Amino acid sequence: MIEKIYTLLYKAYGPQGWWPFMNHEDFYHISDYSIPRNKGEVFEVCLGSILTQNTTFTSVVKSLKNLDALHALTPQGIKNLDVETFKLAIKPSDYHNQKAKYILGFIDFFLELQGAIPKREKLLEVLGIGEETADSILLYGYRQTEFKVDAYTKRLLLELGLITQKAKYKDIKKLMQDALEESIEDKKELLITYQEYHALIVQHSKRFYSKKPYGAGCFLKDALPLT
DNA sequence: TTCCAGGCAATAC
DNA sequence: GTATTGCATGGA
Repeated sequence: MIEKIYTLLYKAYGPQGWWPFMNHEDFYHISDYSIPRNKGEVFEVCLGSILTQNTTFTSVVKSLKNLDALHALTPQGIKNLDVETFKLAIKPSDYHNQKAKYILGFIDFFLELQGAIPKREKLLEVLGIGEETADSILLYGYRQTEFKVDAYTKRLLLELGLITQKAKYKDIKKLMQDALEESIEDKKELLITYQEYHALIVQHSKRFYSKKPYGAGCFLKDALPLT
């Protein structure tokens, strides 16, 4: 069933090429799964993952462009900014006081890594990094096979009858990973599928699972035998 | 006007 | 462990 949903979404929307970088025209890698290409892109994924918490990505792009204009799209660049200037730059992404604190704390963690891949449990110790943000950073920033679950994922699976309202983050993540791991043996293909799957869910859900009643017009409901 | 945004942490039971 | 609330604001 999980595979079937993926096939249908991919057929409908095509490859998404996530992560969506700030400047899509220059950096958006449709069908190019070599991202991130450098430390700058890794950091941009981390930054975006925190900024997008409970916010639309278009507002995140505004914040990233503000930072870029301040030559502050790097850890040190942000640290060098006046804190109020930094808050103002990320204001379009909302919760700017909280997120400024989160990002400054994350930067210290990021610098200590010295390029190493962070452990998930260590990421979760950073203030402001919860399960979804950790998986977002690992999946898109460090190419680790960690499925990213979000509100859309739960909404969609709930509507399709594959989970109950009680399902927690780790339950949903396990459901997705178990199904995909079983059907996809190639490690790289599995990673790409995780990256594409989440992106496709977002693409689909922005249309059919943003407004109530959730799922109205969703073609997956007709294509799949409801359990 | 109301509802919602690709969550997380703190607090209260 | 689960439920609730504050964080902030623009856009549909």
